[in-house]
Amino acid sequence: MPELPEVEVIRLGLNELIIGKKFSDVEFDWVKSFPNAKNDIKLFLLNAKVINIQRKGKSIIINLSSNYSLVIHLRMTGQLIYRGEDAQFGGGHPSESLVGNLPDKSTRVIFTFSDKSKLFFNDQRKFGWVKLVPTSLIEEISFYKKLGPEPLLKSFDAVVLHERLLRKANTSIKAALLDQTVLAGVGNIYADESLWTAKIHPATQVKKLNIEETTKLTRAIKAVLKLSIKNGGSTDRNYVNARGQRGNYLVFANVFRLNGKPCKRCGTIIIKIRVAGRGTHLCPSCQKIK
DNA sequence: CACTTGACCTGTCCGC
DNA sequence: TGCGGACAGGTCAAGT
Repeated sequence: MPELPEVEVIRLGLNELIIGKKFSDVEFDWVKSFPNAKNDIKLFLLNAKVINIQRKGKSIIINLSSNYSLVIHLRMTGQLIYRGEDAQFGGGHPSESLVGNLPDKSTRVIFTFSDKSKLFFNDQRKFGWVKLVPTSLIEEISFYKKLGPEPLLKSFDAVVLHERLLRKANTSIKAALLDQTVLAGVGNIYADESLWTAKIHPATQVKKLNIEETTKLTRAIKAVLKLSIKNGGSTDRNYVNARGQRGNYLVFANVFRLNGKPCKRCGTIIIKIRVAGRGTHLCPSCQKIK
C-alpha cells in the first residue's frame, strides 16, 4: 500500500524530524524485519548521525555519517513513525495520530536517538524490512539495479514510457505499470487511478496502445502522483506518515475502492474485476477494451 | 525467456 | 458466537 506518494510523504516528514539525530540504541525481535542487523549495527549504526533521506521507488534510504545507510521497504503494511522524547504519543499531539501507544504488537524495530526520541518501524504483516548497507554499495542492490525510472522526474515522458513498455508488449498495461522494472513507484491504487484518468482499460494489451494513449497515460501518472503527495498520500487501511497521521488522497480518488458508485465523468457504475492477479477498479464506459 | 502463480504474513470480513 | 476461508496487495522465487 505505501506506494510512491506515501513513501515520499514519509520522507518529507523524516526530513523535518530526524536530520542530524544520533542513533544510540536499536531493538528488534523479528529477525526478518532487520535481517543483517546483528553483524553491523554496533559498528555502523550506533553513534552515527542522520545525514539525509532519499526515496527510490517505494523504498526509503537513510544515509548515515558512518558511510552506511538504512534501506527500508515498507511493502504492504510497514510504517515509520517518529515519537518525540517527551511522550509515547509524540509531539504532544496524540489526537492527530492514528496510532496509539508505541511500541505496540506490530512494532518490529525500535530506533532510539541520543535525545531519547524514537523511530518505530511497525509492520503488521512482516513483509517489510530494514537493511544496513554500505552507502557506496546501494546501487549494487539487485532491486535497485532493475528499478525503472522515477515517474516524477522531468526526464520521464511519453517517449521514455513507450520505450520501457516495448519489452512488455504482450502483457496488460496494468501488469506493466505495477512492474517496478518498467517504472518505479506505481502500485495498485495509482495504476487504477492513472488508467481511469487516461481512459484506458487496465486489461489492454500494451502493444495495442497508440502514442496518443501513452502520452495521456504519462500525464495521468504524473498528475495522480503529484495530487496524492500534495494530499498526504492514501490511507486505505493503515498507512500513516512519519507523525502517525493519515493521508487524504482517497477523497479525490476516481475509481479505487469506488465499485458500485457512479463514474464522476459519465455516471456509469464503476466495477471491480481482477487483472494481473489484483483487484482492479474501472469505469466500463470510459475505459473500453480494445 | 515471458509471464503467471505461490509464498511470505496478519487482520478483517463474510457466510454458515 | 465461533470458525473456516477469501481477501487485502509489494516483491521475489518457483513453476508453466
